[in-house]
Amino acid sequence: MSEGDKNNKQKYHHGNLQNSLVTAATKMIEAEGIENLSLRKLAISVGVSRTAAYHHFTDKNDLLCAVAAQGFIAWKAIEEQVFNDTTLTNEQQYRQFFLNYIQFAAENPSLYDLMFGRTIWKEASSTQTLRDAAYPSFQYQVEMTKTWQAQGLLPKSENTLRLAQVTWGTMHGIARLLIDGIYADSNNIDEMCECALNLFLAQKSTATS
Amino acid sequence: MSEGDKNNKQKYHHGNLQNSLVTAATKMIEAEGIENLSLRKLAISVGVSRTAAYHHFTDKNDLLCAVAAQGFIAWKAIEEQVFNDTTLTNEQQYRQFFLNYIQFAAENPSLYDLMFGRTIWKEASSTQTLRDAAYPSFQYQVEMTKTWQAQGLLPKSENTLRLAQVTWGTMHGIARLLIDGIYADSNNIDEMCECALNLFLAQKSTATS
DNA sequence: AGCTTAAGTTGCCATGGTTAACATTACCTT
DNA sequence: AAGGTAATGTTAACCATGGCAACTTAAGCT
Repeated sequence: MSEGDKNNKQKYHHGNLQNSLVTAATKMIEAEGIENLSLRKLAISVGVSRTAAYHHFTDKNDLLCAVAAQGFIAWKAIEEQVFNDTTLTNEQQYRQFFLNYIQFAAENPSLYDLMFGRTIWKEASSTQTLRDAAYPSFQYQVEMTKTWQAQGLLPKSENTLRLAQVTWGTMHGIARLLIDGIYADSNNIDEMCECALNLFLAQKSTATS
Repeated sequence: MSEGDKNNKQKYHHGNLQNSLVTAATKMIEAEGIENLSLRKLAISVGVSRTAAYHHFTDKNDLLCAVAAQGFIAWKAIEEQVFNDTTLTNEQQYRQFFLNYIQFAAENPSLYDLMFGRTIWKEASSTQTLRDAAYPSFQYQVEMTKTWQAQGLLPKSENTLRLAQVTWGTMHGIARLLIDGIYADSNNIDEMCECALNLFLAQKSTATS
């Protein structure tokens, strides 16, 4: 074969299968939903045979965990961007964080579903890699809650961990209602967030006492 | 065959397959999770052949919807029990409702997952039967929110629908975190609920102005 | 009794996850 | 450069599952 063929001809070794699979899987999941992702279709879309993926992931769950881990990394970048923005007041920062969270979920529903859904978390099926990527986010949430309490945005009287669970629960709940199309739709994201923030931030006056 | 055989011998016609399937499916789902429910295993457990179910349900989704619908009926009974209990004050009633909701989810995690998860709600895959069973609950939530606002338990200033979405979102979020085992576990249900209720009900003073 | 139809049954097919055995190539050692 | 090894891909095959078709049984009405 001629040298020029190298560009057209498929190499026997893909070269970057692992990453390609994660990327392609992310797209496919966002396009067709988690439950419609099949390793076979995925393999074909990447131009590789059915079982090639098994040389990079122990099984489907492992791949899904990798996709989710990638999602957490992306989410963390957004998170940090808000907290490094010094032009915002404390309250603006909190509001922005809340809005970003819901927006992230609304814009990447299937990815969010994967990241925070039972598919990969139930029955200890989460990978170590995933946990390493995800736990810092949880941790962050608690730390920030402590800060917000100190700033008087959230009630100081509440146990920090519980408060973090509840406030995150609210974001998570709203996100899920949106994603699952239950009882809420994306037309009202802003209003819903505003309402939730009003509930939480109204504590300010009594909390700083 | 003798008359007595009727008790031992399998009848060709099951007699009450539809209900049996829903009941068995509910149990199997609670035992092994939604994703592990297979129509074949289910059929065997009921003592019927693989495809018998198709004479009662158009497909698997249809069966799942029936199970979920049953769940909504069960939940409604609990709901009404609280609201008919006249010995409770308004606030006690609200607290009880909140606690019951989380408890229902914690005690029937898989059923809750099915009822409020994307499996049956995404892509308009919900059955009419299911919608008929479920919508009243959503409706109820809105009506009760209006009442709670009128009673001064929740801020009157907020749009009722948004408030209902947010408060339900919080319950839903907490339930999901518990069920999916993310960041929260069942040891702290009471404390989490208490924290959430404190956030919501603290509005009282400003709301009644 | 006989017809119709609901309710069950077995056979069959496609999809999809996963393992096993084989093929190819990258890469390291000598 | 030659040769060996491990990594990476490939095909074949297995098994579980959802679902359709064609056939069977029996319940129920006329």
